[in-house]
Amino acid sequence: MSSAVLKSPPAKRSFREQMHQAREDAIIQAVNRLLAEKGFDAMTVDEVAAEVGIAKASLYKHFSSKEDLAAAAMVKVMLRAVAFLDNLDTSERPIDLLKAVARWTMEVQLAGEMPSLPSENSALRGALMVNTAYMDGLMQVSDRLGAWIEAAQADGSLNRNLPPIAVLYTLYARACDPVLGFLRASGTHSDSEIIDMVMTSCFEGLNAR
Amino acid sequence: MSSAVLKSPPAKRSFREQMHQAREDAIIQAVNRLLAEKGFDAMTVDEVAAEVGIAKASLYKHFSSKEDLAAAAMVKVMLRAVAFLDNLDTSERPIDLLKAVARWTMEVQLAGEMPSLPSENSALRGALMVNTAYMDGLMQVSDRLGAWIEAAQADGSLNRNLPPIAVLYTLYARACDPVLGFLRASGTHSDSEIIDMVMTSCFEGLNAR
DNA sequence: GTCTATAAATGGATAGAC
DNA sequence: GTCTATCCATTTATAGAC
Repeated sequence: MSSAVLKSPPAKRSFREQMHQAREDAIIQAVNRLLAEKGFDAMTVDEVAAEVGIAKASLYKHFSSKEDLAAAAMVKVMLRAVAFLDNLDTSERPIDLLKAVARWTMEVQLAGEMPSLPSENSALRGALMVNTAYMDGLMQVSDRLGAWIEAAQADGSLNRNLPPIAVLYTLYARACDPVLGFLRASGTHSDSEIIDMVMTSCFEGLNAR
Repeated sequence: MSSAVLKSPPAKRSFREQMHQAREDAIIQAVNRLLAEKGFDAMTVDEVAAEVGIAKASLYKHFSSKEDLAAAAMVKVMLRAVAFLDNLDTSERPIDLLKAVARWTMEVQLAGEMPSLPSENSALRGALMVNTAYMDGLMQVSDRLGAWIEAAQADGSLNRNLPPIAVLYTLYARACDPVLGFLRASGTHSDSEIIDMVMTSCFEGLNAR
């Protein structure tokens, strides 16, 4: 059990694992796209296999169920979110950090890379709840956003009429805001204009100032 | 073809039609609830039949497909929305009318009576697009909200930094805002508090004032 | 128009050869 | 680990008796 006697793994093993990882990344990318496009219920495992270009049975060697497949995609975006937070310049004002997060969230959604969860009580919800990687990421993100929310309310830049949890959920909801899709379908604005508009309605509010 | 020669229908016929209508109302109510609870893809026709208490084949005598079933439910809520608009006191300020609509929308959702559409490109979308009752209702609602939005921007009570269409879609999005469900799941607030909070974030915005 | 029974197709998951 | 072939449950939809 002493790690001192363990040699580093031979190159061949590492290479194989890299291939394995690359394959799984390709799978997850396909899942992510389909999950964003049609949601968990409408997505079929056959579609995923077809998009990746492998047999369905091969998929099941990597992931043991459809829920597992979707959960892996959710974990991936959650890790992307954590990485995004890590790269933020925390010397900025908390309110600006929160705005950056909201904007990033919407950019990911417009890029078709934000998997959409099923409406409420689904098998996927349960799979995510017991997925430690997902829950860890979620709690990490929530903790950091929560701290910025409290700081921004303390310095007077964030609306104090809202409890922090309502602000947190409002920011999370930008990840699946249908207004982005509606506006894009209307065809009258560019993606960056769309994001600006939703940012305005989210932070300025509908009331005049 | 002259209507003058047509007698009014016998009472028996009217009674039968009433029964027929009542049955269809029960069906639609069940569809509405299931659609709100699990969405179109996860809802099965078997469930609907079971909830209504009739055989599945009987369902198909009333509605020719699952899409038809869902479309009928969507039409029903659209008509409810039109009726709600009809009963508003239009002597109130436009901004207050818009707020009343937003609040009503969220109340319906929290009551579990707001059917949730599938994410994007579904068979249901197509069925709705060619459903004249639905499209008529949608346009009627949009026209009236649009007029109030322009009036509210003109009188300076509604944010002028947003194009009317963005405001309209933002109001529509309250019908499926996941924040309501998140907050309810957190269990820390009553339904009316939840609605007040989302109203605040929607109209006041996240920025402090 | 309601029922039972069933067709027809789909989708999640696995067996077993290589 | 990848494939082909298949199992089995579910689901949409219909047939046909009453």
